[in-house]
Amino acid sequence: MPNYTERTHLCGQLRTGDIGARAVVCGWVQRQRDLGGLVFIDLRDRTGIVQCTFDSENPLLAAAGDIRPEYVLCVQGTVRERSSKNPALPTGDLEIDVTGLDVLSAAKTPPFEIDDDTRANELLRLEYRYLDLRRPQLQRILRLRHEITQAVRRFYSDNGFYEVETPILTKSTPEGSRDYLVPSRLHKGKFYALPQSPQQYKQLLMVGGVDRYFQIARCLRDEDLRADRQPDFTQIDMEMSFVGMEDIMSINERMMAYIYKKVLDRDISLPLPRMSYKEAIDRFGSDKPDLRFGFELKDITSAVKDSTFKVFSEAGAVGAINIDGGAAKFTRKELDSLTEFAKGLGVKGLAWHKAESSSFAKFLSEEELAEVQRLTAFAPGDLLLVIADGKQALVKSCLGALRGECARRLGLLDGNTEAKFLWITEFPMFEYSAEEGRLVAQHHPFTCPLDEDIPLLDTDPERVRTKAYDMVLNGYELCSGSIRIHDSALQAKMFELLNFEPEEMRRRFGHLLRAFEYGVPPHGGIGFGLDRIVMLMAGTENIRDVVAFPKTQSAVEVMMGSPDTVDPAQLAELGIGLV
RNA sequence: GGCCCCGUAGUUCAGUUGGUUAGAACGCUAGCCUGUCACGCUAGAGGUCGACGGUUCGAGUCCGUUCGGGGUCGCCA
Repeated sequence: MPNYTERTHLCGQLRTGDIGARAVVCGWVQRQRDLGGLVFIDLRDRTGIVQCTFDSENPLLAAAGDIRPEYVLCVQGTVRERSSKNPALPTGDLEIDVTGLDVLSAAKTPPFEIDDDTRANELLRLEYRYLDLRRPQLQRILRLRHEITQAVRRFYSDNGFYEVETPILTKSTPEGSRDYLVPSRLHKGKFYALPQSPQQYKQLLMVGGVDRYFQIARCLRDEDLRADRQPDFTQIDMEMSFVGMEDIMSINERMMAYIYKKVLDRDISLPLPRMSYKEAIDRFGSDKPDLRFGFELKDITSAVKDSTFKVFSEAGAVGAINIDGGAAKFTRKELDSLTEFAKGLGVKGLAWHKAESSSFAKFLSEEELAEVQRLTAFAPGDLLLVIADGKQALVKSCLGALRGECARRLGLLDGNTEAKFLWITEFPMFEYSAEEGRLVAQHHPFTCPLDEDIPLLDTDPERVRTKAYDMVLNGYELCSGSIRIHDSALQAKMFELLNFEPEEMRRRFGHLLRAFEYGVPPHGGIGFGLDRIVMLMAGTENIRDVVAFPKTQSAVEVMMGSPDTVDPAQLAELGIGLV
């Protein structure tokens, strides 16, 4: 029998209580220190590091001298107390006095050092992801992710939900993101689509009487990437029948509190605060506000509408945020940089005001300036940032982005582990798409309108609000859900308002509409972005840190090298020719 | 598709106004070393300055194009 099958301990878990015990440990060489007549090897596995020592009279001393970093070893020996301890290590009071050494696998010198202090470029680490994964930080995150998914499964299961898998090969649907397509060999010229989400299947499960469903579901969207967006990502997806908004919000905020308690041992107080979409936009310029800091938006249009300063008076919408206490931090140079930041968001410029200097005070009357300062609760030491534009929505979104940027530059977010959860509710049903020249669903076309707004469908559809809800944490949208329409007349009206051709509608959604004709329970659900949850719980700002094998911003997986060309024979078999 | 930032030994970086043979640290190789833990000491190897083109007597440095990476807007129901 090989020694490694008789492993007795994990490297990082040895403690002084194990002193005197025989130990067989396996792992990778973190570092080898050859002092001549004495050799130390730090052996690492996923639990940590233990020092293995070869004394001067040890017959294995010469062999130990040949060991290089990242060799895979099986070390046998006796746990003993160290003569000089290392308080920086959990195993620092002990070492293994080695009596047996097997090199299970030699290793080339890695292209970068396997260490959390590594400053190696991320692209290089992605090419050798299997080496990067050996780092304690990524090991910790993979474990955290595992614990979160286990807690999610436990929670829903305990609450009567069935875990059901839905197909990966499915059908392309319009509205929504670009699909990844998969050609069919058996049906040449036809394509499957990979699911953007299990949305329609989970609604069909409700028609199928499943009542309560959840799934840790892979979702795929062929869209551009971001720091918090991968083309394939994981959603905690759930749906339930015979419930209203309150039921779904309640069970899901309890789920979130459960995993925070279970995984991080942190208490989230329930119920979570709520805010309407309109209030979030008006006060924070975002439908996913970060409530860890203030700097709320103030509308100062009325204060400057009669001003001789045309930039303000002719803009149509003028808004401000008060960065309280920010005057000193934001020097002229910083303000120029903030102006560039704002221009990047589509506005023409950024006006600012401090007690001691101002980009616009000289253009306003004393009364106008006083009114601006009153509306923004301005005090000496504060910094006002002002945006004027013809588009009210742009003024708000730009100020919303600025308040986040200022908080970041002021260091308000550094090491800030506060968890500011809230629900955003009362989303508008439609928004006008200038590009398409028609109304489009803001959420998706199955979202149920608020009962009191249904009459507005005929008169003023843009004012219709929905039974949709997003959970937001520290500026990130964690989930999005809604009560679905279960009335076929209402659903037909919705498609009509969205200007769907009846024929196209039948072709794309016919299966769902037909199912709904055979008895559909009132139902609703939600989908959480698992990757974002792990990101936030792990305290990182990059989704690539929480995915085992992530893709770069151009959607390339550099280790395997996907996407890649395929054999012409494979294409021929699929009946596909490349243009 | 737009905008911004980055690209120099294996790795992380420095490189002055465009000027001699492109440097440092870590890593690597060899030798020495009995309590290290970022071990130490000595010596050594290691470069298509992302690529292509241009300006110039001369380009890592200036200009253009392009490739790759990152951030962001559009996009992501």
